[in-house]
Amino acid sequence: MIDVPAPIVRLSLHDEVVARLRDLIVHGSLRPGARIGERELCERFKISRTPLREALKVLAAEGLIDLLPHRGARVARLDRADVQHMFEVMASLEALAGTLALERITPAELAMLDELHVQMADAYARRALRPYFEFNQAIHETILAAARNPVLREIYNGLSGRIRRARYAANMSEERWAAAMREHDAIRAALHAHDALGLATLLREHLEHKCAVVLDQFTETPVRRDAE
Amino acid sequence: MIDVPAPIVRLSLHDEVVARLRDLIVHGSLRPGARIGERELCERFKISRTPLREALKVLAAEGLIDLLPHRGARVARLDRADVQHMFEVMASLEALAGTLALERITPAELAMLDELHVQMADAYARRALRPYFEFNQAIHETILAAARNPVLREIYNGLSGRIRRARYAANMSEERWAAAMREHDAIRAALHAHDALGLATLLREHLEHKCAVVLDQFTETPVRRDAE
DNA sequence: AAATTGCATATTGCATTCAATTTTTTCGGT
DNA sequence: ACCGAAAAAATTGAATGCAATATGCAATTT
Repeated sequence: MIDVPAPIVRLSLHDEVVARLRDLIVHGSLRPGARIGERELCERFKISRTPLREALKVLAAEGLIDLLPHRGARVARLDRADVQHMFEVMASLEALAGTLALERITPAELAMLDELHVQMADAYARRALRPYFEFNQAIHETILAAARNPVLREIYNGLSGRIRRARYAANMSEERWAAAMREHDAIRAALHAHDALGLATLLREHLEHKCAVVLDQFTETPVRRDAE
Repeated sequence: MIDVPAPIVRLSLHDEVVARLRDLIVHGSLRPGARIGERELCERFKISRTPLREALKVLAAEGLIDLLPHRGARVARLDRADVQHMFEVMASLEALAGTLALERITPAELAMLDELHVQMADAYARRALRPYFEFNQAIHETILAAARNPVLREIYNGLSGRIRRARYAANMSEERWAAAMREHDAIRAALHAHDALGLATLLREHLEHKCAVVLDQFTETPVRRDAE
């Protein structure tokens, strides 16, 4: 007994399918409103209909697809109202995460946040959008982890996936990008200053601005009977 | 075309099963940690395994049951930490609902809230616990509806189900009950006064107190290998 | 006597099959 | 040629069957 029992990870087929399908939807490969034919996907994944159908039920519960009785599944549409609603909730979750993190964060995590912030600033200086987004997300995830609330984490991640679908094409303007950097500076400052109220407000406003950016670039999904 | 197309309620078997199972779990008929045998439930519901299994996947995604590979399903356990985590998130969601409702509520809805409040006060005067709880819930649901945010509603309801499981046995003390009534008065006042900050704070604190009550009466689920 | 191994049983995971509903196609009428 | 009805085809919903895995029991060994 030298080490931990050995983490034999056993992948059940339907879990795998859920993950794959979720990626396809979140990344936009399956476009909003697109019909999801069971036969087609079964062939694509080389599986039978049973695990696929189980996966569809799960994704429907997550709100990523709509299940119409006897008419199959469609990728859930997103309109401007949906985006606003999701961001409204997301802003509250972020604020909560920040407030909780402030009480529970460790010095090590705080240092990690500073480090990530530096790297994000570097990415910004190089105008490297992709790395910027990744450090940005890492920062939010670190705060979320510091909140020490699995329920919050679970709900946050679920909503995060749904939102990412809308903001994938989000290309920020130069000034908005600069503003976002300033906001992140302020967030970091509030964390160090242990300013709960300020932090919550900053996170909320930060999300509101993000929402505005997304809505700005948001092109309404054309309502075709069969978008594929 | 006199009316809406006709509200054909089409009950797919697995949706029905999801609802039934969720009730069983939320109401405590299926106790935390209890093993859920596919065969047993198939016989109880008189259905085959396919729709049941689809239902189990959905409930697992909702966090009501745990799915162990090749070992079947168990009703998710609840410990004190889980309850605290759920209430932390719930408090934020309530606060958000209140804030949004303040901006969007109609006079009719406000009147409805007053009416519900009167009825709840009456139930309190009669010390009728069950009606009290029902009016209480109706009030929270009305506020939620006034928030006009389907995403919030969806997430709120999901978490609400999980929480109800823990607080079903919640029998309040006389003084706590009186305090709850005072809090509801204050909430109503803040609504009428259009006091956003106060309302959010009150709702948050109200939920925190509820959490304390639940935790007070909470008996840790005994960790038996096979509960039931 | 306790522990471990091997076998039998039961249960779960997935594939296939059957039934019900929708969509498409075709045919007849205007 | 166009519209509508009816049949055919396709697709989804549910049930059953088969293979893989876990659990329980007994026999053997130490």
